[in-house]
Parts: sequence; C-alpha cells; structure tokens
Amino acid sequence: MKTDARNARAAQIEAAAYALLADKGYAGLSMNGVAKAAKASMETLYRWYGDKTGLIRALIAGNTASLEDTLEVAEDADAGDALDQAGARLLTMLLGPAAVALNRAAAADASGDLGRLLAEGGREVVAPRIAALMGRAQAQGVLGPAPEAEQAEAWFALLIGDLQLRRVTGALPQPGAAFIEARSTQALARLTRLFPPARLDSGAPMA
Amino acid sequence: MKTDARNARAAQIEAAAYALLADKGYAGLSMNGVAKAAKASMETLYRWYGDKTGLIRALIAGNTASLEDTLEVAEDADAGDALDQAGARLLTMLLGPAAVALNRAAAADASGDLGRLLAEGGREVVAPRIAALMGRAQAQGVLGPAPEAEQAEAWFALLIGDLQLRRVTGALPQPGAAFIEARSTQALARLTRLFPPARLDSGAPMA
DNA sequence: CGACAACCGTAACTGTGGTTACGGATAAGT
DNA sequence: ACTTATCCGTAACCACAGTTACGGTTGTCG
Repeated sequence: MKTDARNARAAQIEAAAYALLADKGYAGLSMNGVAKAAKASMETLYRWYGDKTGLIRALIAGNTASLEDTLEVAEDADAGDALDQAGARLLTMLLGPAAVALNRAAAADASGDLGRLLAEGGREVVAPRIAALMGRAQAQGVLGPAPEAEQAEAWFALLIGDLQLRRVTGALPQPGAAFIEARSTQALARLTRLFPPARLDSGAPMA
Repeated sequence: MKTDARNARAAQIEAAAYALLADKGYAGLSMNGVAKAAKASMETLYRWYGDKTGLIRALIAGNTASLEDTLEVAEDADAGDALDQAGARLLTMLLGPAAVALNRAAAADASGDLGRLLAEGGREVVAPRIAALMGRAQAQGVLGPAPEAEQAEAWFALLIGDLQLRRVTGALPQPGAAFIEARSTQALARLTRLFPPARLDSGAPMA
C-alpha cells in the first residue's frame, strides 16, 4: 500500500476510533467496534498499532498536531487580540469532543501513561507558546512586567478553570461559541487587572 | 441487623470500594473485588446497592457529606484567613485520592449520570458557601464590592485551575501540603488584586 | 503473467466482570 | 426454642472485549 494511501486509511481508522470514543466512552471503545466502523480488519489494527493503548497513543499524537495548528497565531497582531483569539481557539479545542474523549481515555487508564502522554502533547506544548505571547504582551505594554510563566499560568487558570474537568465527567455540555468568546475575553480582562501595565494609555478606555 | 451495625458494615464496604477504586481505577473496580476485600457477599452488595453504579452513587453521597464538613469554617474568623484555610482544605480534598477516584469513575460513565451527580454533590454545594465567604470578605473590607458569585468563580478558577483534571488523568502526582498552602495563598492574593478593596489599610503591606 | 505481501472478514480462544443462584451459618424477634 | 430474615462464601451463567489465527481477495512489483 502506498504511503499516502496508508496515511489516508490510518486517518479513517483513527476518525472512526474518535467517533466511538466520543459517544461510547473509553470503555465502549472496542477494537472490534473500530474494525467494523472503519471497515478494517483486526489484523491491520494490531499490525499498525500493536494494541489498544497504541491506538489511543496514535490519537493523542494526532491531537497534539492539531493543537499546534490551533496555536498558530499571526505574529504581528496586537498581543491583546492575539491572546483573546488564542484563548477562544484553545477553549474550543479543549472543550471539544476530541480532547474530552482523550482525557476520558487517560482517566480510565490506571497506569497513568496515557495521562502523562496527553500532558506532554498538550499542556507542555501550549505553555511555552503562551509564555511567548505574554512576553509580546509585556513588550507592547498590554501587561505589566512579571515572569512570563507566572502570567501564562494565571491566564490559563482563569481561562479554563474547571470547565474541562466538568466536560470530561459529563457534568457540562459542550458550550457554544458565544460563551467561549466571552470567557476568553473575561480571562484576558482579569489577567490585565492582575498584571496592569505601568502606563495605562494602551489599556482599555473608560466607558 | 441493627441500624448502626449495618451502617458500620456499609462504611466498611464503601471504604473497601474506595481503596480499590483509588489504586486500580474504575475499570479495576469489580464487584467481586469489593466483596472479597470487604468480606461481604455478592448478595449483600446487590441487595444494598442494586448494581455497580449504585455503589458508586453511595460513594458520591459519602463524599458530599465529608465535603460539607471540610467547608465548616469558624464563623467569626477573619474573612481572609477563612478563605485561605478553606482554599487549602478544599484543594486537599479535591486533589486527594477519594475525589480523584470518583471523578475517574464519572469520566468512565458514558451516560454522564455520575458526572452530574458528582457536580450536584460537589460544585453546587461548594459554590454558595464560597459566595457567602465572599460576602463576609466584602463586609470586612478584604475584597472590593462585586457580585459574590463572580468573585467565587474567579477564586475557584485561580485556586484549582487544571490541577484536578491533571490529577484525574494521572499526569500529576498528589501534591504535598506545602504546595497546597502556597497555592491557596496565591489564589487569595490574586483575588484581592482582582477585586481590591476601596481602602487599602487592611490590605497587604508593601514589602 | 506469476509471486508475494498486505488487507479484509470472520471466527475462535481466553480471561474477566456484572449478575444471579444456592446451601450453610448467624442473629433477631416471638 | 423455633421461625424467619439476613448474611457469608462460592460458584455458575452470560456477555463481551482483547488478542490471535486463517482462508480468501486485492494490489504491487519483477
């Protein structure tokens, strides 16, 4: 099988796995189910992925890739706008069905391997990008001076809070775009109140 | 069986279930395992709890009760101290093995019932208590005026961030007391910067 | 065209877990 | 003391999922 054909086939298989994972949970994701849904054979699944956790690992890797795309923000944009937009996109992704399904899978894995993998491909990819954004925000006078990692962590906490956990446990339905944008804007507003720039002329004007 | 004897027996059974849930995950929690660990019979388990999710439901109920105990703070204490202490206790509980195990169980339940139950017995119990604390903090000049629910939500987000999710997915080991106290103190400090009191004489002195 | 590797479909093997069933022991109530 | 309900211990039933195996088919390459 040619390389690109195989990649396309793998994408189909992983898409089917995502779909099953999303609406049946990790326990409801069976190799048999994936094979049937993707019209693939068990032999192929095991040859390509090794075992079930290998399949999940592949899903996590794909998720990491799309996460990096999500964080591609215009380099020259205003730092405030960039943060606002990045927050909304990040939230959309983290609260979306794929990320939720993967976190459920990691929660079900008692060994913790999947969780660590997910953190490596998620949080640890995001953190430096956010810190870089904070650096730009400081340089543009949007934020006051402070360790960038500290600002990044505060922003992230304000942005996501326990939303993702509630999504993962099923206590919260997937929020709409309006909610997400409002939340991102609120997080940024709070962050600027936490780390106000020394001179306020580039801040928000008074109403 | 006398009522209190039965309660004691039920407590033993639920403790055994917790222990199994904590170190084997939800998938590793089997009714057979619970029966053996608690030296109870299957018949008793099914007579008392109906089925496996019923057992989990009982665990959640017990967790709610102990959560309410956790939030019992001295009524007359300084609001700042009270918040600091409540934050540390809350974090200790939310990141502890019991809460983590229950959240994992909820994540594994595709129906979402357990998740909603857990939220009802957790978040929705905590929120009004915290809001009341915020009201006291405003009255004592520790915090500036603002809707209490808004302050409560911001504080909670700053306090917990994604710590609990990372615990649930296994990406984060259980933190020590020092970390938790520092985190609670930091959350409170940030909250007071977000909602500064009008007069600063009760605020933190400058270094 | 022929050989070969990869893939599909299906089924079998194996272990496990939720649930039910049953005989023997124990405590409660009359 | 007798009856009855409850509980323990164990095992059996059933379904399902992870994994392996195998014959038939398709696409690739010499």
